Amino acid sequence: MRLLLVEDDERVAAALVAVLGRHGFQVRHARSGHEALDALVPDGNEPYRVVLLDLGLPDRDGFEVCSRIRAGSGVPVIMVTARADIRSRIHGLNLGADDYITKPYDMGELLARIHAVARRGAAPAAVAVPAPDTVPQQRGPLESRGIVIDRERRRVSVDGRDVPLTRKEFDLLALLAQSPGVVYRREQIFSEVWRSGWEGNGRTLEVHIGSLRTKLALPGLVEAVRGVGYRLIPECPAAADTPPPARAER
Amino acid sequence: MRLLLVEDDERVAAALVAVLGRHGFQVRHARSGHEALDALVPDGNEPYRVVLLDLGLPDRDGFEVCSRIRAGSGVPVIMVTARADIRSRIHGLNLGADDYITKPYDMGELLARIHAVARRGAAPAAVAVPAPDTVPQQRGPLESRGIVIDRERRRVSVDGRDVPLTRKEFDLLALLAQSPGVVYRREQIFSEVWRSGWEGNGRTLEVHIGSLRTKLALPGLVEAVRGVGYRLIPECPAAADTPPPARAER
DNA sequence: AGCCGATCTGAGCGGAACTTGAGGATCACG
DNA sequence: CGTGATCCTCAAGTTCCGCTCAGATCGGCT
Repeated sequence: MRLLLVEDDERVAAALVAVLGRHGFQVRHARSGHEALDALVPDGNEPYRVVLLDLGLPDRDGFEVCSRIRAGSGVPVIMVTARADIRSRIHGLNLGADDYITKPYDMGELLARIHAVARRGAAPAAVAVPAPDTVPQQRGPLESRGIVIDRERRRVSVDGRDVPLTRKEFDLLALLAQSPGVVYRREQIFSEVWRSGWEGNGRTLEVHIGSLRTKLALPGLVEAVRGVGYRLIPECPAAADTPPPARAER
Repeated sequence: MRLLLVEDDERVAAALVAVLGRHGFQVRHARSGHEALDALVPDGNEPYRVVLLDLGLPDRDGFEVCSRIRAGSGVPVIMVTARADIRSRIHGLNLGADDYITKPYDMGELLARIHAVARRGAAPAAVAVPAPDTVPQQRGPLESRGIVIDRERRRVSVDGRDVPLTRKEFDLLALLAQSPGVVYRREQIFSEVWRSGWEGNGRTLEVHIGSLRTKLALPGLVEAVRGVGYRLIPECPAAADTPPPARAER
């Protein structure tokens, strides 16, 4: 059974490869998110049954790697990370990860969880992963049609014009901008932007969405999806075809 | 989405039912392992998408309940328990559980994990089949004869042409497209697309089917099965028997 | 403490989505 | 070929949901 291990720490990786190898896994070790996405491009070899993804990657955000994997493939993903906070857990799982384990973990449990997701993940390998370069954008600062979102500085600019946002407004925008076009359900938004398990009683979400729209001065950027949630309109509103997942060819 | 909650503590169960209900789940509460196994016998109703299994049951060992469930069904199981020791975790996962969460847990994380295993879960029609490796629900966009259904983006395109759908229309199409060729009974459609058991009084379903056909501009794609329900015509209209997924029983 | 911005709540409005009902078309079956 | 049941379409209601505004509450800062 082939595994893809995404981990930048050589020592940790070597230990894992050894243990997993003894348990009958054939492990490919990727040292960066870029390498991982490369490795997932179908190449005629046996596809990976599970991806072990460390969040503390050097070149790009581990969450981003996860959502990119998800954009093009149904391969099961287990996040293995030192980040134990609830926010990160929920975020990772909502991004499409199948499991989330925090370091330090028990090796036996990791093995059991790998087997658990592998059982489920007999996913047909018909879905192709887009070449990593075909989906540009979204590196350090998120950028989409003139809007630049700097997560570290928590600043947003539209066409070079700086737009001051409050905390909630920024978190909201950053969440939606993570995957433009994807519809985020209300409950999901609440669990990621607000403290988890909290359900908005009143018109809280609408108000923040409203002020976000006003400040950005881009009506139509944030679109409401009735009865479900909200989403960001991606690059071209009209010809929004053939976006992320490359058409699967047999 | 129907859940089966197996929990003997009434207070805990009541709280969970309330919260899960507010998040759009239809929860059946079983107070014992025996009751849980009874509830899982296929009865023509919509099958359970996920089972939340407490290990601290009175009548029999929770582990045994889990393996019995596994023996007869591929329904995803999440163990929710106070037993945090490694031994139990590994045992539970190896018995076929899809996830294992220890009390006290964060409600947001529980919800995220429920969604995670439900995403992965077997197609509803396949639940009655004893085979452990049931057909997994397809992950990426569903595609069938030029129709692409992107569940994440809630968008549908026909031959590249984007078709805006309302909530009910989209849910309806997504349900039928889950297993092209399989006939979905009216009651089943109602319980899946409309929350809670509610029988459509008027011509509600027909109207939505109608507008769906109109918008897709593909008459004949959605076929009415007199006295039963509706289905999607699979790839080749001729050999409409033995489609890819599991066969509907009865 | 007092100020000020950020966040939350409630009411009202408008429009989209949903439901209902009636009449016509179609199908299964005798 | 007739008949009843079922399904489809059209055109109303009716409900639901998101938007906005205004006021209340919270929380950080001086």
